[in-house]
Parts: sequence; C-alpha cells; structure tokens
Amino acid sequence: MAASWADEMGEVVKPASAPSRPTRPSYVPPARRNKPLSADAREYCPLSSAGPDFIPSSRSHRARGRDPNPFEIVETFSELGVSDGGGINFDAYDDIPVETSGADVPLPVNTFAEIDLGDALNENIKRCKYVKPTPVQRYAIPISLAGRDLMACAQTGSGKTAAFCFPIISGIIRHCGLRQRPARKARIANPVALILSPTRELSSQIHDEVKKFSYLTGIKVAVAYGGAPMYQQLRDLEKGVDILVATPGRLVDLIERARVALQEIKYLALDEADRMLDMGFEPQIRKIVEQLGMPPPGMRQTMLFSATFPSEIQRLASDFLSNYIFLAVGRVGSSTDLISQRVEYVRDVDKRSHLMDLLHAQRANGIYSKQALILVFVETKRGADSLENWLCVNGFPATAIHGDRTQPEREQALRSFKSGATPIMVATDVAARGLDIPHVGHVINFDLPKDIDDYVHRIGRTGRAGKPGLATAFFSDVNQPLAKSLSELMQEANQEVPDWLLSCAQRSSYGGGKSRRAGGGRFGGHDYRRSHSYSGGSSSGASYQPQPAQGYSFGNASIIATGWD
DNA sequence: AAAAAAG
Repeated sequence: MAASWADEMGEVVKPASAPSRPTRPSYVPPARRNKPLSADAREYCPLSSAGPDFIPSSRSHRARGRDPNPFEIVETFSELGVSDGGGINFDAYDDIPVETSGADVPLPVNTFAEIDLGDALNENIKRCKYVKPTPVQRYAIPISLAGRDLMACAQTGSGKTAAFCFPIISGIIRHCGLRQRPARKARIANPVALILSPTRELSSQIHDEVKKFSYLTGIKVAVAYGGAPMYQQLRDLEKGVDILVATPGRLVDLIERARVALQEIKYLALDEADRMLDMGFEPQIRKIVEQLGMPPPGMRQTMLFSATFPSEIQRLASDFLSNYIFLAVGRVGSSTDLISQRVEYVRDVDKRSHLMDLLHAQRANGIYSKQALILVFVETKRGADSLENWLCVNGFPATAIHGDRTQPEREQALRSFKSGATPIMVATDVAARGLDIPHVGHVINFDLPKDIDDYVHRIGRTGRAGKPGLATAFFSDVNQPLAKSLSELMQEANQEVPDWLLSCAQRSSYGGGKSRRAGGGRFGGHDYRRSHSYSGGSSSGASYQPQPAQGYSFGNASIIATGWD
C-alpha cells in the first residue's frame, strides 16, 4: 500500500518534473523515407514465421532502416507491477445489448481469426496482446471490411479506435497496394485515409495506436495538429502518408498551403463524431469533407464513432454517409456497471473543502493504490488554473490541462499525470473525450457539465478496458437542469440515485433539461432513421429501408477487454 | 455560458 501517492501527502510536494519518455520516434533514416508500399504486405512482415512473441528491437530495425518499434515504448507505472497486457477482467457482463440497422448488415464475428485482416495486421494484434475482439469490434470490423459506411455508438473504453483502424489498415494493404507512390519526396501529401479527432492530445494518442497497428506493414502514418511547430509535421508529410491523423484546424491550414490533398481519400473516420459535428466544429468538418476535394460519399468509406450520438447530430452526419449501417453496442453512453457513480450535493462555496475531504478519504482507504490517478473536471480554464494552484498550495501533487495552456504545457501535464508524478489532474473538457489514461481510478466532476453526454464522456476516463472505476459528482444549485437526465442515466446504469436528486429531477421535469434520447431505453443510441422514417434523404440519395427481421438484432456478447477508444 | 480548433 506504500505505493499510494497519498501516503506521502502530508509532506510539501514540489511539482515533480515528470520523467520524459520517448513518445515518438523522431528520426527515420534516409533508406526508409521513400520506401514504396508493396502490394503484398508479407514483404514487410518477415516475422510471420517467427513466434508472435518475438519482437525485434527497434535498434536493430533502425540499423536496417525499418520502422522503429512502437511496442518498445515503456509504459508508465511499471514500478507498481501492474501488468496491463490484455487487461482481461470482465465478469460483469453477460448480455450486451446490440442494435444494428440499415440494409444487409454483415454478421458479427467472435474471433480475430475469423476475419481475414492479413498476416501483418494479425501479428500486430498479437503484439498488442489483444486476445478477442470487443463487442464493438465484433460488429464494426465485418461491417467496415464489407466496405459499408458506418455510424457506431459504443461505450467509452470499449475499443473503438481499433474498430475503425483495423479495417482501414487491412483495406490499404489489400486494395491500395497498386497505387502509384511518388518515388521522391512529394510536396503534397496524398493520404488514402484520414482520421479526425477533436483534440490534439487525442489525435496524438490515435497516431500512436495506428503506428502500433501498422508496424511492419509498410503503411506510412502521420499526425497533424495545432500548437506544435509546423516543420516537423511537414517533414513527416513529405515522406509520404497513407494514414493521416489530424485535428481540423491544422489540417485545413495544411490543405490551404497545398501540403496535403484529399483527392485520394478512400477512408474517412471521425472519432468522437458527435463532438466533431456540434456547433463549434461542424463548419470546419463540413469544409474538410465537402469543399476541399475529398471524394463524395459512395466514392469513399466513412466511419463515425462515438459513445454518444444525439439524433440531431445523426441527421447532420448522414450528409457524409452513403447507405450506412447504424450500430449501437452496450448500454447508455459509457455507464458500464464498472463505473460506480456517486452524486453529492455540494454548495459551490463548499466544493474545495469537500474535495479535500474526498482526497484525504482516498488516502485513508488505501484503495486504488494501483488505480491511484484522480481526474478532476471543472467548467472553465480559469477555474482549472485556480484549483490546480489551490491544490498545490495545500500540498496536493496536482497539474492542470486546458486550452489556454501552450501545447508543450498540455503535453507535459498529461505526461506528468500518466506517470503518477502528479497523480491529480485538473482539466476542462479538453480532456473529457477519448483520452486513454491507464490507472485513472477516480473521476471527480467538481463542476458538472451542462450536457449529460459530456458527463458520459468525462466519467468514461475511468473504468476502461475492464477495470473498475469511481465517478463522483458535486451537484450544486446551478446543476438543477441536469437532474433529470443525470438520474435517468444513473438508473439505467444500475446506480443508486439519492432521494434528493430524484425529487430534484421531479421538480424540474417539466422545465428545461435535456431528457435522455428519444426512444430512451437501454441503448447508448438509436438510429434516428427509425424515428424519422422518411426525413433523412441525404445528398447521396440513399434512403433507409426498414428491415426489422434481419436488420435488428440483440447480441449476446461477452466482453473481453482489449483495445480502447 | 463554456470549451475546442489556426496563429
């Protein structure tokens, strides 16, 4: 138990400088730079005869001008002896509700072996120690491999990234090998796959994942996001890019500078797709997808993933899709039974002292010594700075991340949090979505969000890949409008709802407050086409054809933890 | 009302 940071909390803790670990190889030898993509991936997978456990050192590969080995990156927290490995730890679920709709839905698979992803990718799946596909992967991968557009709704931490990456990588190996590759540095990068995400850190994380999945396949992966110097990203782009991971702002910039072109895009994936299409982002996304040369729906394959998918956003999204399949896996949003949700009534003026009580209690209990990280969400950037400062002054090892910090500061904060150097991180919604931070045992909503979907994503930073997690919310008077949707969400997740919250929800039921999705019920989302039968005509002209018999199914999926979103 | 993303 001595491993808990809290054991040392009485002492004055100076902000520890986190041990920096290499996150990204920076140098690629000249011999590697313009290597053309082979039609046959096996050429790049000389290990297929070696055992799955054999991983060559990056040193020897660098020496031979190969990909640096992304599997060698030493994860943090190794001193605690936590073996993440496959992270298989699911007993809680027997029935995962699954909804699919759309025409001719391909059948799900039960194992990776059933799917013909190709030798190179299969080896990387083994290297990642993924044993079985997660429920969303079981359904989404066959759908994508069949070439279908997809709108997928699956719990946080359930393996969405791999679900859209595997078909892309497999498809590029299979179908794009004959593509003429530039023999020399090309000024304009022409990726065949584009993966967009709403924050820089999430794009960076996806980039790291994609590199693992495409190791030794010959596929070139690059990342582009703002806040970082342009030159390194440009250098990477000049080497040729098959899969580009990006945030919208920097991507538009690169396109307008004629350093990236979208004419050859065959695969488009939007992670956190509902966020990408909300008010703030939608114009940019529409520009990228519709006005900058990308092939139209039908000429490309489009995949949208999120844990939440309000039907207004689904309607917007259908513009980007052609004859798509809707997939919903798991219960409402994130709330797996793995996350224990608590709500406490706390007046705004009492929040800080209440937080301190909570932090002290966590020390006293000695629980979560291996799930020691605490993520505290606040509403504003200023609030994040001020709470971080207050925590530090009071001897708590805290850091903070928000959009007014410089990108190096943001990345440093995340590293320092992940490593456990500062096991408390105060964050705005910049950290609410998609980030996979192992060992987050406790998410505290110091300020609750206005939108219940944001709550779902925030608490989804814990309870990932089969690990349990705790989520505590400080509910104050200003959160009245959230009472109804919050209590409904908690009930659907089999959580105990305090009486005061129920009556609060009762009182505000006729007023504002976004109720849970139309159709309600047990699913994280419903195909909006079901409730708006004929209003969904999109530019592609594809219309929804109800096919209840084959189009709608309940799966009996046993979760085995593997990759995450 | 706020957050994010371009600089």
